[in-house]
Formats: sequence, C-alpha cells, structure tokens
Amino acid sequence: MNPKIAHVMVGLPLEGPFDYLIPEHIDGKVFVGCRVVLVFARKKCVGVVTGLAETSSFKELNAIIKVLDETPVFSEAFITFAKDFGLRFGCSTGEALQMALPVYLRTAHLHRAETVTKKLPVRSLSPKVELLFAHGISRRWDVILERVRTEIERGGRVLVLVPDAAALEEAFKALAPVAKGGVGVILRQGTPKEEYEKWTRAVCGTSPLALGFISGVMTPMSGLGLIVVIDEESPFYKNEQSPFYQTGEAALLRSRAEKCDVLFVSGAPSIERWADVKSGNIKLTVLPEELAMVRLLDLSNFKMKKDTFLSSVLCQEIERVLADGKKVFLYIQAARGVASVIDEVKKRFPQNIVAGYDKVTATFPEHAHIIVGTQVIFRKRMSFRPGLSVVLDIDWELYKNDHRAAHMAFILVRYLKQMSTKAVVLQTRNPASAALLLHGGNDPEKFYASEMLTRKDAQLPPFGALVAVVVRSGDPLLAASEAARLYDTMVKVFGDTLNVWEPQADRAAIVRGKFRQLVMVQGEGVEFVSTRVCGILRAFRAKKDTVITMNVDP
DNA sequence: AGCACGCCGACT
DNA sequence: GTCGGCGTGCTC
Repeated sequence: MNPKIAHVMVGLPLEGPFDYLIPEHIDGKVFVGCRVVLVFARKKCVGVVTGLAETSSFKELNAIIKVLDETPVFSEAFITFAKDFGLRFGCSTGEALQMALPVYLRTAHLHRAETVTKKLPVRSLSPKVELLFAHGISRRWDVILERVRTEIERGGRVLVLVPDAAALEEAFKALAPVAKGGVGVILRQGTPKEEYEKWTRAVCGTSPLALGFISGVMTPMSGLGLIVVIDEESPFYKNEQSPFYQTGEAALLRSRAEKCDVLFVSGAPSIERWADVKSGNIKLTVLPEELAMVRLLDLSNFKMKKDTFLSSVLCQEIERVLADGKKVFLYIQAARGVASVIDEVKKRFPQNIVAGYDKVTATFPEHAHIIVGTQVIFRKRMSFRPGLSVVLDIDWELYKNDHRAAHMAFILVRYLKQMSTKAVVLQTRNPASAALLLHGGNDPEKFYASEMLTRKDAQLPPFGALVAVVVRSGDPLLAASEAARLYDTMVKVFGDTLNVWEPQADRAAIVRGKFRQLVMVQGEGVEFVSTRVCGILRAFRAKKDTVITMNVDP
C-alpha cells in the first residue's frame, strides 16, 4: 500500500510542512525530494515533498495536482541540510530548497534528468574538514588537485567554489589536469532556460567536477564527496541579501548533513576557520613558501603636508627598486581615489611611467613603472609581480568601526606579500597598533593569537554571536522609528540575556532608494541569539512599507 | 509572502 | 450609507 499523504515545503517564509493528499492517478509516483504542483493559500505553486505518511491530523486536505520530477531532485540528506540552513540563517526550509534550484525549476517545468540516484560509496562516518593555509599562491593547486583526484577516484563528486570571476578563470585552468569529463560550471546567469541547461549538465552530467560562486554551495548534486572553498576568507562569500548566508558556514552544514569532506583554502584564513582549527574541529595543513618580508615605515616623527602620501624615506626606497628594474605598487583605499596620489607620484617621479588601476580601469597598465591601485589589483595577483608594494596609509585600514577591520587589513598585507618579490612596506603614524599587521605579515600565528583574544574579550564572532536586524523603508523617518520600536521591544524582552545595541544607520545606508537601519544583537552562541531574534520578529508586526530581515554574523 | 476579513474614519 | 486604509490571522 502506497502512502496517501505527502508533507510539502513551500518557498514562502513559513516553516511547514503542509499536508497534501496523493490522488490515485499519481499513486506511487510521489517520492521524498520531488517537486510537486499544488494549491497553497488559494494560489497554485511549486512545493517540495519532504516526507510521506498514511494519515494526517488535518481534515479537508487539498490534493497534489502534478508531480514534476520522475526521480527526486533533492536527497533526504540535502533536505536535512536545507532545514539546518534555514535555522542558521533565518529562512524557511522551503525557501532554502527553492534557492537551491535554478530559476527554471522553481516554476512548474518538468525535469527529466536523474539527480540524486547515484549514491556515494559508504565511507567513514565523520567527514574530514581541513584548512589549507597556503602562504603563497604558486603551490596551492598541487595540494588541491591531489585531494580532488583522490575524491574522484573513490567515486564522489567534487564541488569547487570560488569568490569571483578572476578566481573562476584561475580555477578552471588549474582543474584541467583532473577534469577528464570537463568541468560543470554553475552560474546564476543567462536566461532561466540557459541557466537550467548548464545546471543540469553540472549536476546530472558525467563530469564529477562542478565549479561555482557563492550560491554554488547550495547545488543539490548526488554523491557529493568534497566541497573545496577557494579563498575562504573572501567577503564575496557573504550573501548581502536575505537570507544573509555565508558559503563557508553553509559548506560546514552540508558536511554535517551529507557527510561530505570540506577543504578550505586560504592565504589569510578567516578568524572563524582559525578558531575551528584551535578548537580541534578542523585539521590545519600549512603550505609554507618563501615570501617578501613586511616592514613598517614609521611616519610619526615626519612632518608631511595634509593629503600627501609619499614620505622622503619611501621615495628613496621606491628609487632603489626602480633602479633595480623592478615595478612598484602603491595601495590606496578605493574610497580615497587613486587620482590625487597619481598626481603626487608623477610630480615626484617625472621620468617614470605612472598609472592608476581601480575598478573603472579598462585594461591593466602593463607598461607602467609605478602603479597606484585599489583592492581590484588582486584580480591580477597571478600575473602582476611588483618588487615593492606599499600600503600608503595602513592606519586607515585599522581605524574603521568594524569588528572585521583588523582581519581585512591582515588579508591586504598577506595578499601584497604573495604578489611582491622583494618587500611590502606599511606606512604608519601609529607603529604600536600597526605592529599587529607587521606580525600578521611575517608571523601569522602571532596575529591570530592576538586577534582571537580581542574577539573573545569583546564577545565578537566567532566567540560570541552578532545578529544585525535590518529595517528597510522608503521613508527614512519610518525606518528610524521602526528600528527604535524594535529596539525597545528587544530590550524589554531580552533584558540581561542579550546585549542590544542602539539603532544605527547601516554601512550602506541607502540601497535602491530604501533607507536601512540596523539593530545589533550580541550574545553567546549563534543558535541562541538567532532563535531568540527570530521569535521577536515573528511577533513584531512591521508597519506598512517597511521590511525587516535578519543578518547573522554581519 | 499574499490574501481575506473586519474595523474605523472620510467623502460623494 | 460605502469606499478604502491598515491591523490581524491564516495558509495543509
């Protein structure tokens, strides 16, 4: 006797499941993990079957209208992952499942290719989670390819995740030696049909290798044995829209639910992953490499004109490097602009070619002796090899009002160290605080020890949890008043159990005409804080035209 | 989320 | 009277 009732999750911010009758004409065709068409709240929509039963406590059930998949698109383990994902990042299981599908399959389109039928051979119960701390960039692919090859040989699929287009290109080339059946590329681009066709090839095709960006971590492929997260520390792995998930955290949830291995790769690992290493949750492999030394250039005793960046000592250093036939890279924060620095450098070095490189620069200035650039230089880190790199104002990086500022500056220094052949110089007026980054450059263990202590004392992630509640509205006053009202209710309900910060404008205060206010909630443990915040948000009715979302670990 | 229901003030 | 804004509750 086949089951008569299906538990279904829908892509709405409601935690299900909802019960539906399985009518006779599709009896025996409904499986856990299949998409079905049904009427929910008077509207026709697509849901996912997450369980089967004989009876339901609800009377007056609607019936499933149509089954869209002959075989499940989601495995039971993936559904468990979707539940964990929703709990962790503040969305429903149904929304998480919906996000895992290409747009084409979120509507009532049939899908005939088999996705989850291939089962992974039985393996050890506890999956292996590893952090590869590769000091340089030239040798890391040797280790990655070795892991990937081993996984493919034992019959598993491998999901390789990269933060941006430059890393995608690099990974695509690097994976060629192990990609006999090609590499499936999963990208959220093109028309829904095109996106779906590429997705099908990657998920259901013969190639065991798939490559994707941030959302690739949600790909429901069968027999997933290994997830590789390249440049794990990248901020691009954080989704900036609701649900505000983080790819690395999601990979760990998948590892738990699907028993797959995870390999994090980084030249400047996040504090989160380092804490995992220190607590013994993940294994650390260090890949050392001889790199340029980092030095501080103490400007505290120099008098320099306002808004100038070239100290006389630095100019002497630059001259030496240029005389040696090497290139010089001068790093400046994007917000300050490269233009004024270029003027200053041109005046000081009139006989050299000076060029800027920032996000609006069309082609890389190959011929320049001195390049003044921003973060985007790291797109070129595989090919650009300056002798000397200089952070013109390292203090600026450290004074930002952001609990991640020190780690972001650490990333900057480590990346410059990977690119440069001779030296990295950090100009500072505050050598005492910049010393943290001097250590970061030459003795990363020291940096991590210090930064972990700071985070622990302040109860910041990964030791404490931060949840930002984002209030958006077209009216700035409404956004502010709703944030204030939310703050008051949270203070009242949470009392001393959680620390609620006064409402503040979001770092990006206006996005697409909507004003954003934040209320930060801080406490012990992500799960504790986010479930309590979720509880408040369910009860709290936002005024018309205001939207409230939750950002875990902003 | 998205929709119906119902309560209240405003207006032909 | 009744039109419509919005607070409330519900969706198998």
